[in-house]
Amino acid sequence: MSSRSAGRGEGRPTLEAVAALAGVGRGTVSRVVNGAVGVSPRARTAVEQAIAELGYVPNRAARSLATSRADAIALIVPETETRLASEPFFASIIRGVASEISDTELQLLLILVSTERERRRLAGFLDGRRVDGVLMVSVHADDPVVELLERTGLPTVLGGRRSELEPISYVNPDNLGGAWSAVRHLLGLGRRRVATITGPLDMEASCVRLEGYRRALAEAGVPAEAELVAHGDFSEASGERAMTELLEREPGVDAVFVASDLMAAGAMRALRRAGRRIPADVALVGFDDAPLARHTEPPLTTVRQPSEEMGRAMARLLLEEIAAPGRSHRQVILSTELVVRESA
Amino acid sequence: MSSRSAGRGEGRPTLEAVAALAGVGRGTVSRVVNGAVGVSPRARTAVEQAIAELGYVPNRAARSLATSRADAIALIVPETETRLASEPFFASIIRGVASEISDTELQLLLILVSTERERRRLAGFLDGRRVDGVLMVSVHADDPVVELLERTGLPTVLGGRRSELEPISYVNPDNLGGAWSAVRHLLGLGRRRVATITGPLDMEASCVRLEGYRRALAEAGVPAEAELVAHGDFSEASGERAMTELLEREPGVDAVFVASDLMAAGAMRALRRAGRRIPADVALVGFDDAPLARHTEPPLTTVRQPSEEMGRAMARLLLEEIAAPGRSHRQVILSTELVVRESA
DNA sequence: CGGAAAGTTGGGAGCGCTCCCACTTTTGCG
DNA sequence: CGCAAAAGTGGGAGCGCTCCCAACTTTCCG
Repeated sequence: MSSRSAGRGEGRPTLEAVAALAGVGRGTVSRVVNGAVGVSPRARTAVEQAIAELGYVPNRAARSLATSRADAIALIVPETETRLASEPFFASIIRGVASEISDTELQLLLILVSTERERRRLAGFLDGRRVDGVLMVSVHADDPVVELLERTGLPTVLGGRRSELEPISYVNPDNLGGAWSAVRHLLGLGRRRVATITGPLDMEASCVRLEGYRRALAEAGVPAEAELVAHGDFSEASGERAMTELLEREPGVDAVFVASDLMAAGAMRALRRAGRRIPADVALVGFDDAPLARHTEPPLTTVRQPSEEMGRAMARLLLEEIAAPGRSHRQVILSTELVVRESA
Repeated sequence: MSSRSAGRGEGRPTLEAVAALAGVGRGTVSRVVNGAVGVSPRARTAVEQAIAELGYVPNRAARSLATSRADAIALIVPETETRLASEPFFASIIRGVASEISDTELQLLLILVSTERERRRLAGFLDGRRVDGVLMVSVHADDPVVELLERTGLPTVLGGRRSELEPISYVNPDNLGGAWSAVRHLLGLGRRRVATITGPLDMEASCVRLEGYRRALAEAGVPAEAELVAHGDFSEASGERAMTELLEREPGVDAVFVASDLMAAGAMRALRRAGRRIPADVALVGFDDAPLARHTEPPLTTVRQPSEEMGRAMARLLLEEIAAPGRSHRQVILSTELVVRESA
């Protein structure tokens, strides 16, 4: 490619080489490179020139070794690529995180883990302190990756806690309130056979949304029936499946609170196939306010959770934790909001 | 969290500590850790015990510095999170790459770059040799990131070349043949007003698909008309826009070759809005064979490109390049195949 | 039974950088 | 003009690991 200086790693100029060329000491070059004060203009110029001439770029591994900082953070998503791509929630999180760290020197590394092998490799990576901190979303209750994180002692922030007494810092949407207001809305519409499609129950968010559903029902004096609860895994296909099941078990259902928009889209498909009109026959409320909620037919009434803001908050917490390690963990709860469109 | 040995980086046990505890030399410990041969069972046991007792984990930065290997590769996607999530092509690539490197020690790092800031940060990251090689997809003609890659001299493989005389190793689908067969199919159906919606023209794939369209037309003796060509950017919205435009300019259009399935989905929406039946009034062929092609109404006839296999091939080339650096660049062309469903 | 070959082992010499201290030069002020 | 303080500078001492060689054991074979 360009000049000989580029090619193999061996040939790359070092700090020392720059120092020699500029006729100064290593310390001075280091100071210039790191923008430290206390360097005479003359020396600075000489060094800058030498750097330019040699095409010098600091070796991060060496810097890492010396400073024990990695200048990178990882966003771990324990899901398959397919889920990453199909779930808009992740995109928003990434966007939030990226925007929050944009004025730091931290490189964001996205890491997908779904197999045992990948988990082991990740362990080596984290143990080797290749990042300064870790963000993790889509946390399942007994995810071994979290244990891994606890063991490494790396600053960590979860997007979605595992339980109410989560010992790690986390950012959570107000799942309970969100679900509760969704179901109240359905009840307010006069619906009485209100079903729900939950997410995977090994995630706290799913359980809490279910709990919100139950409380709203209880408050309204409507008895909760087991037949009205179906389970999905947040995927569109699972929503379709769950809705079909619900329709079979309880043909009289007139409203459904679905724990995610993607599943709601699936549910819509099932309803349409069964010839039910939305919302005339069955009213539907989703959760997330994903972009697709606007484009369903009819547009989906849903609980807005501020995903991008979640990402931002996660990054903020992590930065604080990296800056002041050892401080006790913290949590942030972000409020949710019902967005009424046409499906309910 | 666990024992005191975990907490802050400072306290982590080193090779030397293990050696001391095991009563052997540093070299022996290193050999055990790296699974080298030539260690007596006795020493090996002692070392393993010491490692377990201390909870020793090698520091990667130090290893990196000593070996000048990073044990990681980056997959760079110069797009926004939104595009990453909405374009299923990326998910397949990731899956392919992940599966191909699954039995290596390499950690896959996903890096999104869309702003100038992020580009600068990436430069520092790559220059610092934090990865052993780079894969990049969605390459636009004049993308500054590619120049960056060339400058760093890091082993690199592109998913999609920039032009026919691409000096970097790459994996490409047979865009020309794919587009050509799609349009031939349309022509074979007796359609004569065949339009096309292209991708962004700063990508080689878009240009070549357009070229394939033109050739098929030319071979059939059908004159190419500028009015029949509209441009998109591979997004669904752009497909919808382009189709609307096409319909205005050329109401008599009876077939469209769309350069991506996502755009085709958008085009379908525009057609439906305009009251055209698919394929009766307008036949449609997409490109990619993304999962969504199966679920459109009607299911989309499309050109299948083996995205996952592309990811795999990219990883394979990169591994070779890392193993034998300096070898001249190589390329792989994967064939495409027309999948006939109901839209054409 | 001796010596060469094979099997093990310890540890020095870096890898390229930052940190920090001691030293030199410059500056400021009485 | 002299001296103390401030500013600027060089380079040693690591950071934790791998590489490699010299040295020591053990084994093998004539």
